[in-house]
Amino acid sequence: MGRPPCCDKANVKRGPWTAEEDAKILAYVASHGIGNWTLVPQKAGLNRCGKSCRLRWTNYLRPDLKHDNFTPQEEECIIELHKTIGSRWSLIAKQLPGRTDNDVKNYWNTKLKKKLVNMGIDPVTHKPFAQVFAEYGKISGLPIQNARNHICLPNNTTEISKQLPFSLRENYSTQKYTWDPKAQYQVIHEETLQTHSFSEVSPLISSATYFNPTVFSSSSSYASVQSQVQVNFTYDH
DNA sequence: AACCTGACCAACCGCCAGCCT
DNA sequence: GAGGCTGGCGGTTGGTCAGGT
Repeated sequence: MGRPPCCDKANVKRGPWTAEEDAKILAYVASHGIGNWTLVPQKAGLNRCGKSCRLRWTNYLRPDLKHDNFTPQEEECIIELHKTIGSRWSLIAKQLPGRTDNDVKNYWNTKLKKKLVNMGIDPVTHKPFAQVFAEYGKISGLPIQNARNHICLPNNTTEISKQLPFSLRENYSTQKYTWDPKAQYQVIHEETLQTHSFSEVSPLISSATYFNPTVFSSSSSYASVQSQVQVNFTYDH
């Protein structure tokens, strides 16, 4: 047998934390330090799961956290790191003192992704949309030079849709695709590229970062297979 | 004033490697 | 060694709020 469970999930409180609950965690950590989180609810007098307590402390209560807006430097750092290692939020957050992985993830999803899309850059590959679509055409067996036209031209529906991955055909045949970079990103990326083309993108990313010292073994968001990526984290602030 | 929509973000979910009994 | 829990992680959800109609 292993350890006893940390809590009875059916009988613990969930949802937003109150100031009183926050105070209990702060008081507990101040007197006992950070240790076994499964004991925290019981010792601090909280009807919460230990995991939930740890998350509250890590993401909100830690005294070293910043609660102000991200600076342009931090923004740039996130974009660069995401370009290199993908959505490894905890690793990115470690390069940004006072920020949590949750902060970085939320900021990326709500602000930076849109910002890149508005700039005509694909936030997953960090390449211009035109290049992404050209590569998409190459991977799908379409002529590289005009892959985007193969998607947006409405009067070759039958022939073109045969060349598209199955998941795209229905949308294509209803002329969902028009040449608007943002719309193309939303439709094509979400439905197809993530499963279809990134296995071909990942070797470029791996080789570009190959000679740097920190090693991560991960399933990168760029790759469909497990890969090892080496990255050097030296950023000037 | 009421409703709708989108942005934001705290919190939860589910998975996994490592650890404990 | 097996079974099961912990802690850490990335992805997702849902509540709240502001702005628009």
